[in-house]
Amino acid sequence: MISSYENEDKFLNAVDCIIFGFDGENLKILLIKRGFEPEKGKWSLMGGFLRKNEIFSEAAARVLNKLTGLHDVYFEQLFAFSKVDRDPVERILSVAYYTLIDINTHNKELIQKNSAEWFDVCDFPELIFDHNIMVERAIKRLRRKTSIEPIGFKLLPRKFTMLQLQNLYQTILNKKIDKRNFITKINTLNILIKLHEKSFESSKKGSFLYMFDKEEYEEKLSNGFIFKL
Amino acid sequence: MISSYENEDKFLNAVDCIIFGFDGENLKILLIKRGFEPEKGKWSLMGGFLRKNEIFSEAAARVLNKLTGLHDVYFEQLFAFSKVDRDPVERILSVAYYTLIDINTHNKELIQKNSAEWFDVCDFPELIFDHNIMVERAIKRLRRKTSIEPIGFKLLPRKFTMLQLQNLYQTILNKKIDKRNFITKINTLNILIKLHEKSFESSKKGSFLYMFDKEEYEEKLSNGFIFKL
DNA sequence: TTTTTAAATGTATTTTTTACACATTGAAAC
DNA sequence: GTTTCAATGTGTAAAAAATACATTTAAAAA
Repeated sequence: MISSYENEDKFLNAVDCIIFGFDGENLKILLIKRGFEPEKGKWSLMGGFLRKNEIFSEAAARVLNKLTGLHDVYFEQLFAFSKVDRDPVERILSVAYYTLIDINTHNKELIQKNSAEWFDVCDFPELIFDHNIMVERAIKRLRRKTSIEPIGFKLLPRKFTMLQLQNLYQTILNKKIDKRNFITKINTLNILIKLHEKSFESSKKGSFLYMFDKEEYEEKLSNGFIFKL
Repeated sequence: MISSYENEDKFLNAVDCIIFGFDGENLKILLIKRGFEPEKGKWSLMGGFLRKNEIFSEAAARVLNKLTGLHDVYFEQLFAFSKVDRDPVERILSVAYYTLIDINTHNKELIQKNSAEWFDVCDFPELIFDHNIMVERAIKRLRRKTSIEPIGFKLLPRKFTMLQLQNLYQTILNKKIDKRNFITKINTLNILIKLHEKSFESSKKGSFLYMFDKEEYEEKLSNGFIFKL
């Protein structure tokens, strides 16, 4: 079959990943030191070209896996960036994805091999191209999204304390939250399982561990439940 | 300068537009009957290929202008669609945009020339490719967006009645709203100008006309105001 | 002048959000 | 073994927001 589109322009297409992590205190992003031209040696997001038989989300997953070794990670399409001269060498259209990972589970050797490092979202270096804009946009989106969907848990270990959860929300939403009100609110949602286990990492007394109850959440969802934090 | 990217695949890139309008009763989308292969004669979204020196939003604006004659219309990027076989002829990556227009202001001749028609979002024909998915996604996004940003006004004439505004929100959010509560809520936001003019289109008594106070809204915004409806 | 039709208006109740402080636990220091 | 310390865990009252609900008003038509 002969294409009816043969006179149209074709473009390079790429994906870039904003990889979020949480160290218990601050929200972090994973950046790489570029090992190739252009802009070799500068900091950038992890990215890669779209391949012939791949959709954008697959490319993003591949790129993320290459850097962290992780599979089945939460990610969401952020925006398609298309400024004509965003890459100085040649025009590249880039679809940005942001992903949330448990900062403790990634493959540290791979990260080193890719000369990647975690940076605080409040204090990270100048990035190449339009990557700073991508990060800003991702932070805004994450902020909105975490308050209407329980995706924050993706940034925590499977078992976490209330304080960790509260710190996470405080960090992402960038505001102080009262401890008692936070716990009350979370408990009315009824989407956590309180374990009979304690974490003694931060106190002698120990604090109870919780898990996100995914099944219960999905059950509620299908009954019209609306997550709101 | 020699490109460092010469071994990478290149792709056709397009934009597709979900064009929303409001006829006072129902939310509408503008669809075209395709005049060319593939899928000639079937209904589809208005779209077009991305050109060499154009960014996606410019392509979307161009495409929209071609169909409606309108300039400076509100639109927002929705999602980049990339399924490998979404177009049966050749692979095309498509960035969908949704746009909000005042249904009364577009150029009706152009629309006819493009064999386009308005359809109710609750009852429109099967579309080509993945366009149905695009429309669904656009409706969801519009629903969320209208409740956190005052973009609904883009669908109304410059001067409108409270009832029109209420109908609009009822339609988009797909729920009944109590008239008194709605008015109270809107008035506490303080972003409307009540005119000394009445519309007599729907009653003998006439109902006051209002305008969206864009400057006031932006002033409020910069002071931390959060629109919420 | 009476009728008709849609517009305009306020209050009480419930729900949600916010503000706020002290007793408990268990290890470590004395 | 008594005291000290640092973090956990817990409840209530006030304020704000959301909801439910019915009558009067204006103007044209009969």
